[in-house]
Amino acid sequence: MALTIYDISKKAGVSIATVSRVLNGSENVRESTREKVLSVIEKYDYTPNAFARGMGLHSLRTVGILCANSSDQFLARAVYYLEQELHANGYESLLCCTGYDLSDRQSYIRLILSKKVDSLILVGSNYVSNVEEENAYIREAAGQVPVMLLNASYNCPNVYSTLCNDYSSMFEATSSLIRAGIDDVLYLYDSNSYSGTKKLSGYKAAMKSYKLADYAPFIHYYDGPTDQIRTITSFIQEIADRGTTFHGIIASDDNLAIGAVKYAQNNGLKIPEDLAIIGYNNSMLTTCCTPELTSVDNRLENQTHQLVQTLLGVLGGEEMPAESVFSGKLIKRATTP
Amino acid sequence: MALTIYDISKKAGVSIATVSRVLNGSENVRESTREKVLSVIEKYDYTPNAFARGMGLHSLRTVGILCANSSDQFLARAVYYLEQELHANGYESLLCCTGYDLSDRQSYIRLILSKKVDSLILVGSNYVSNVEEENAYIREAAGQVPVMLLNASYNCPNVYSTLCNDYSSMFEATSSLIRAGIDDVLYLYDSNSYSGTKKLSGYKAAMKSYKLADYAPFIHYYDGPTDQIRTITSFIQEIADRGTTFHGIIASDDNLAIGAVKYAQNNGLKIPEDLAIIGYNNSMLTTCCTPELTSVDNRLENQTHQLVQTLLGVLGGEEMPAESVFSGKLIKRATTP
DNA sequence: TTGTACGCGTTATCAT
DNA sequence: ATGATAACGCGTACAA
Repeated sequence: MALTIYDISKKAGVSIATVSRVLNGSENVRESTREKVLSVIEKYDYTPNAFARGMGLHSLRTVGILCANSSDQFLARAVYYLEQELHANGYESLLCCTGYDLSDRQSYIRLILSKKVDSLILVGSNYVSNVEEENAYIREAAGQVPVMLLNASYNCPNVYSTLCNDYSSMFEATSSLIRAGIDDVLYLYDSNSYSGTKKLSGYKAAMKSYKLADYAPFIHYYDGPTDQIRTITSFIQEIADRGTTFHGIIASDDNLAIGAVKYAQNNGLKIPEDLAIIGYNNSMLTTCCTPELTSVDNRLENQTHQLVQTLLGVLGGEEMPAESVFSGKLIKRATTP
Repeated sequence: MALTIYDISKKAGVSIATVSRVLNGSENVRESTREKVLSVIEKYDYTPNAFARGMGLHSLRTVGILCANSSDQFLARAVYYLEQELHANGYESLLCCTGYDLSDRQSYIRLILSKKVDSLILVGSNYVSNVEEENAYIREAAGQVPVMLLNASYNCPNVYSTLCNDYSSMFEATSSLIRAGIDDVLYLYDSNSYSGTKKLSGYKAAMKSYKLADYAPFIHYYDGPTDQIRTITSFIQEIADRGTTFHGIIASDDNLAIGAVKYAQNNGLKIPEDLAIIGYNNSMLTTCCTPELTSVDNRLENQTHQLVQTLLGVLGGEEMPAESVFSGKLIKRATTP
């Protein structure tokens, strides 16, 4: 059986209160007794029982990180950065891969809240829906602990949003193609999430601002598996086969853009002369294909850092901004002129 | 303040013991009282306090998943599968990205053990070293909870290994190239971990078995960042520039193999005619490059499933196999003849 | 089948 | 500065 605070107090010849003070770095301990207690702790390699401690402090310094699928490139990176930031600040991470189903998510959250996490971090804009009722679970969770949103925004007490300005980024990306003389730009997307909607609006706005209001036939929603490039490629092939002509493709995601690169190669199209392509997320995939993919960097590392700082502030009782917005940046590589 | 078991017991007109029995599914409760208690629990949406429960049960049904970097393709997938399996069996996952430094790992493990996880899962063969003293921390951890190794093997009480037969896989991969008439096969690797060593042995054995004992100049260790394809490409370029000729490349990792594809393209080499390439892990990257990469599938999903089954058995007090070995499989794509 | 009483290992609030 | 002692909320012998 592991030692308790009582054992230590006896061996050190003090009361458990004193041991507890030493443990928690209280000022009110004479230096000599502190040293004595510490030496005993050291000697017996004593560690306080986490559960008992949790009972006292109402916290185990743990936060729940929720994401749909942690093997997705973007989400995986986000989870990694978050875990690092949290650990550096003394918090551990309970990882939950909730998938996309609403009821699964709800039960997951209920479970995780019952484990007394100090906060919930929802990674990915798919956690906030356009349908307001579907966001009820966020409000509910926010009633118990601060809820942090990464890459999404939701206005509600005790929820804090950190995101990239996807609207502007897409506006800029689209405009850059149009300015280069490409006005038949296909828009490919695979999510109607918060940020998915923003991106699409950015594309539309850019088209409109260049008097290309007839963009409807260019917009295509892909709802297949995003990690199967081949399926994506045939999806694009079908669009072309149905008669749509295009000399540019903007994708809401690097995976989709890789599919576009493959499509061009299959059809003997030169990149970027015959077909220019822009992806999103600036993931590692951008440098795996040939030619390398131009993509929007959404400052993930900055976002995760900011999110954790905000969280620490909130947990510390400070007043923190409900929304932190970063600007994306177009990283030019070889798939654009 | 949240309700306690006392509140529920009062409202239901029973003792806390009965509530506890209902909560934990004891048989010894009259059906009518069970229903009464359940209805009260339902009505007030009562959830037992996790900390108090942990104290009683000495467990919060949580396991620690350790990996060097959860944004790595391979590790990310492993973590994802593990989390899913564990959750399906009522366990939550504490994620720890420990990096590669030994002392960091040790302190991480100490911390996580103090949080009373039920088990530790070490993901990736880099957790077991060739230097025996460096594995002391595993033995130590195994003294407290069962330690599960994914993709590595270590013989020690209370540690259970699940892995792929990397030796055979590499032997087979190398042999397939030699049989295709390519006997100058470069071997690229980036890790001296347990499985890294096995892979290299497999390559050497295959070369030897075909009387190609002079393989030393073909073996190259890359110690740069594995997620920067360009650095990998120049690494290979240097090898070629220094005068080594080769018509095949086998890499211990898909990332390295992608670098090889890029190298071929930079030098106008035809794949697979001028240069055949085989990667390892059968990750998503294999279908992102052109031509698509031949790679070894190490049955990750089978491994993670088996690992969790073993863990459940161990926690249930059953006798379980200390080592479970799967066979890898060469997935032929377009970078090999 | 049900209830009582105690133990679990802390933190926190009082005194001293 | 230090020590008793009361929570904290649950599980579980043991008793009834």
